[in-house]
Amino acid sequence: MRASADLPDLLLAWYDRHRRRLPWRAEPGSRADPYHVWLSEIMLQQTTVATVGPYFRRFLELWPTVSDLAAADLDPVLHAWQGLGYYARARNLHKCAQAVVARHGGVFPDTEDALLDLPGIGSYTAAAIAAIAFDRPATPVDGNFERVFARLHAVETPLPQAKPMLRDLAAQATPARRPGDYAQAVMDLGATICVPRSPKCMACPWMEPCAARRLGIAEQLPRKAEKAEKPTRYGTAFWIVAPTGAVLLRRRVESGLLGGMMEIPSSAWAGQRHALSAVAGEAPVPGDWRALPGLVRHTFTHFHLELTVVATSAAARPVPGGVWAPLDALGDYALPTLMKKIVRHALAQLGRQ
DNA sequence: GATCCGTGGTG
DNA sequence: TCACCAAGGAT
Repeated sequence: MRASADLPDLLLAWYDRHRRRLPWRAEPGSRADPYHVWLSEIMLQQTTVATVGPYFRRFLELWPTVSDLAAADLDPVLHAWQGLGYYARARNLHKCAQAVVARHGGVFPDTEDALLDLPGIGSYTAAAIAAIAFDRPATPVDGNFERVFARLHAVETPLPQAKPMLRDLAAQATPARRPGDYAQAVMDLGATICVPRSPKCMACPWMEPCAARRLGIAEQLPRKAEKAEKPTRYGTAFWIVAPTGAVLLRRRVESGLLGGMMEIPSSAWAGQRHALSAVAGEAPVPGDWRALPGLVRHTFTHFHLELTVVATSAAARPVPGGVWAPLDALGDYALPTLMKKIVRHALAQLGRQ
């Protein structure tokens, strides 16, 4: 009979041979910098390793320590975060750095409870930092953990209902020895072997004890509750260019979608299309609008968006809440991907005329 | 608990 | 093409 105590050892032996080298990961035997661990964990929330790499390195260049980050203005932080998405993470990152300096003298706390009190750090991230940076026996249950343990124990209850059960199963399995390596090992396993589609069971160190593998249902787990269909919203973006070659931008409100980021002004995003004549009044300046051919499409977490772009020229007079940005300096502004798509579309359509 | 919050890769 | 997915948190 195989005792459950064998599970961590099997996995750690595999990890010692297959561990991935990642920019934020310490060399075997040495402990990672808590600042690096925290920064990477925030960036990795719902974001792939490949995407995070360049951002992580850039942030360390700009702000080598948590104190440097705390002393920075929010604007450059949002600018460096542009394209990563979930922009509340960047605002909380900045707040958290300031809290670490103010409350903890610039040194990250080493317990889950203290970490959990910091902005942007939830149950997963608190456990991940405690385990990886401080080698505490914490269990950071992310999507990898849920998938691996749903299969290991053949849990057929769909997510998110199964979350508490999976959390318990994972917590019970966490070893006292090398808990940090163990946590990273489960994540590596989920990222490279126990993947969502076509899991590579023949290469898995947990193939023998895996119940789903035995039952032949590994690929079907974890089951998930059906998601609501995404609605489509429609709007009109206003491309306003001054004779100086400057474009009118606006800063979005702090909270909510793309909070705090810059935008190309647009009408409200409504559930149905509206004619230009119906939305022209929502433009920040009056204009002799020209509709550009084509559409800009973008999909957010919970809705699709289709924007028409209309263009006009206008004198570069001050506009309440507006910023005139030189076309050749748009890179200096924190523009989320949707806004970059609008810029690209407008320049392409106007350039061909 | 349900909803909101981005983006790029993938099969 | 498009639904799914990725080291989740805040409200």
